[in-house]
Amino acid sequence: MTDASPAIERLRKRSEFLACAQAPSCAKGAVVVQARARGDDLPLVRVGFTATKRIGGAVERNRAKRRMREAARALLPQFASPGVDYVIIARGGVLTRPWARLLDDVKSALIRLAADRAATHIP
RNA sequence: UCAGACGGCCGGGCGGUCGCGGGCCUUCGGGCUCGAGGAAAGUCCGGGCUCCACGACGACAUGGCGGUGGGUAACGCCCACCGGGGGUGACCCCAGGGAUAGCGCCACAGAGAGCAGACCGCCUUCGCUUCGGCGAAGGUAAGGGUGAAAGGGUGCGGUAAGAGCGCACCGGGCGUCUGGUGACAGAGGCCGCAUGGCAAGCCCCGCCAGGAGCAAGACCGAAUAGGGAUCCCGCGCACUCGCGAGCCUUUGGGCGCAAGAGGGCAGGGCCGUCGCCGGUCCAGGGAUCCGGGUAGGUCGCGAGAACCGGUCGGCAACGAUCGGUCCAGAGGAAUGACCGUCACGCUCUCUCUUCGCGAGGGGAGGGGGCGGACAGAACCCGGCUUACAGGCCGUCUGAUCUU
Repeated sequence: MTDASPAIERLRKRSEFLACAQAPSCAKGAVVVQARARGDDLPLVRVGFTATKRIGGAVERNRAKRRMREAARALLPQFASPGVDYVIIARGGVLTRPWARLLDDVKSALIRLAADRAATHIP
């Protein structure tokens, strides 16, 4: 979007996903978002997606990940914090939720997580 | 035209706008190119490949398979044929080896269920009789009844009544001949026929299987901790313990190098800005190299039992041969969304036309709305099984109509 927006990479390793599983999370609508401050100095934003077998077969899971990827592509440059790893997890309604509502879910979860992180840092 | 049998195929097309994964190029802006299925699925069989084990052999156990002949790398798959069963038919179905190697089982009913058996009956003789029959002895297995199954079936003869008791046909058993590679089939002969079913209960026979799996396996290999080798620096003092090469000896014992342990002093490192001083750590410190190996990375990883077309052989499965094509490969895992249009299905509505007295039905055209399944490669092939909106093609069968 702008020059200031951080570079975005994908999470690929199981260990990185497990590390994020311990981090603070926020459930909104059809998704759960986990955010973990890596603690290094890189301004990088990384993101991973999880759709378990509860969502459905391979076709449904791929579709769920596609929708979440597209949402991340649209929202992360604006709402993600540098130096943080995100994992977005699909919940039940992710396939049927209207696109605008799904965007809303992810956006409000990102904002909420950033606010919480700022609150714990200040004191 | 209707009903049905079998086989094969498609799984929306085109254009545009945003996107996704691999490869190549790049002036780092981007560009070019390729990118899921018939089942990619279930992971049920068979292989390739890899490692482990191993005498390359045999036996046993366990598991699987089971008509015959072919096909194949192989199969539990496929093709053709045989036998049995079903259907008017096209066709469909069958774990379809062995029951005189042995063991076991055959419930209920029934008189009797594996060895034969006599309930109701039938017949003869004798006795009794109220002349309806009853009882006893014997002969029968035709009829009734039970059952999934009653130890050949039907008919004629025969008989007191019956019975393969006799005969004919059918069925069965045992040789013979003929046809076939074979499973089997056919012909004719002999035997009156004596001894059923379940092997999907155990079992016997024949055949096939060493085990694990791409998280196989091969290579590279950080940080940290730890192992080994070499070199350099340091390894000082006294005490105590300790061990005992050795020495002394009056044989009781005594002295005790070096290695080791303990704390102390000295020493060194670090911290408090240097020193003094204090704290803390160390008995070693440093350098180089080697090996194992974790995270991670690379390979394995796609030109093959490949696909398309032709010719030849074969009833076929399939094989041989010629020509052409290159066709996903990554990991937390890529193909989608939207718009337009065309084709398709359902539905609503309008117009025209046709059949009908009518309700309504058929056909053509215009407009609107809705819909498009099952499902996503994860080392790769050959099968099987299961799921699937809608649609297409071919061959054949049985009805019916027309000529």
